[in-house]
Amino acid sequence: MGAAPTTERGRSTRQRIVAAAREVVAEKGASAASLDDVGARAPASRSQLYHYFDDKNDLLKAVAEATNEMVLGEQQELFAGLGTWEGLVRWTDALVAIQERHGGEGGCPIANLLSQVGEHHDQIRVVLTSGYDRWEEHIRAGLTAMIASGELRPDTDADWLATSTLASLQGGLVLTQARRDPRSLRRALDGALALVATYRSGERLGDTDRGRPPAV
Amino acid sequence: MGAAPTTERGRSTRQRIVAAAREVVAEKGASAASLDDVGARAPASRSQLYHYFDDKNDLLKAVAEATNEMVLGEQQELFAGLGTWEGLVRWTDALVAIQERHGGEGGCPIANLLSQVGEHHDQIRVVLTSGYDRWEEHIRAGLTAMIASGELRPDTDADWLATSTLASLQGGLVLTQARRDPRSLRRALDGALALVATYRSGERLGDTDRGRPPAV
DNA sequence: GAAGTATTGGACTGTCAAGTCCACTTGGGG
DNA sequence: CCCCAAGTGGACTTGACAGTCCAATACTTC
Repeated sequence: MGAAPTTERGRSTRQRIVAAAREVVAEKGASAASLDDVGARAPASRSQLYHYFDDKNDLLKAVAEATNEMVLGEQQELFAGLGTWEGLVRWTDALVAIQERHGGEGGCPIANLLSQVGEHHDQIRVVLTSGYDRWEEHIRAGLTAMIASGELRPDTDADWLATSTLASLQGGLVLTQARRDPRSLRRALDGALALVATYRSGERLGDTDRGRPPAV
Repeated sequence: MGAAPTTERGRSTRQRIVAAAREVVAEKGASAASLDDVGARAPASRSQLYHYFDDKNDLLKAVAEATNEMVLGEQQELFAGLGTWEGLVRWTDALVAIQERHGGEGGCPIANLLSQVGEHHDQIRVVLTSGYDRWEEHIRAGLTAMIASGELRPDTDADWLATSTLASLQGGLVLTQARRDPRSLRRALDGALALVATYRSGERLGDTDRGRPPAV
């Protein structure tokens, strides 16, 4: 950890650096992102970087934290609706829509950081893991609410479904990133929805409304 | 593409280089893997590397191909059994067992390459995508066989379930890689199994044997 | 307005890795 | 035995990047 900024000005400089670093890392990958790139984009000089961060890894750790906030932040409103089936479907639609806007490029920024730096830097891995934990917890909370409201049967295992749903999402993003085709994510999330649907109260196999037919 | 080897000796040198490169890349990541590392491990000298490959990216493309073969190769026998429910369960057990052996480290080598280089090098991305396509096709073929044998209902959408299952696997690997805990993969694959199970002939919701209870 | 602290600028250095070059060896065919 | 192409060895060049250093400037506090 570099020096914590004590003034407003320092805080804003530090924040500018992290934001710039997050962008550069997202665009070029963590290894290819040079401190010169970051400094040019912030803008900030070399000594500013080393004033606020010990070294590149320290900066990447801050980037990991910022990435968590960004990814979870852009779903904040959607998370609030996860307590109903319609909200769950809306959430999946929004995730697919995001990928469609990007042409299937990019994948999940958290997963990318994990592959690029998390695997070899435990501190950063732990940060990214906490992002996944929070993500999963939002899903679990939604499912739990649906159980409480009677929308899902009482024997539903919310922990299991939450992990499984997040995994479908992440895997769908990986396939979409590889294929540049958001339909892989759509199918993956339809799978997750269909599994949750088997726990809807009053549902019977064969007449289950899975919310949508498999899109492709 | 560098020179294709014409002699037996040349072929074995080239092959040694690719194998060494695949290992080094798996251990240190694609960017951190230097040609010196690869040369030292092969062993092969600098000019041999540039004799057989145009540049580092060309070598990484060969690494991507070798990685596909390795990942799919180690599942070859298991793929053959995917035409039955028991074979499907065995396959998931084997995948979890592999992760347990590695302590949850590493994730999927194909996904790692995708994040590290595929996102910015289209040729390599296409190679990795073909790996995923083959993987998915093996699953699809197994499901199709189960439909043909009557084990799954005729209205089962094998394409959808195959994509969804591969996504659960990939996402489970991502979460396992982050958490260093193979239980995330177990849960994800149990989700995939449970979804397939809803299409087993004669099954009714509520008395469905999903093959296993959610493990954790 | 002076002293002290936080913040900033940018030149400089050492290291390391990609890619080049050329001389050398090996091995099979005439 | 000689020739020639395939294969091999490793020193060298070039460039980029992380990290250092020190002086300059902006605030803050009294």
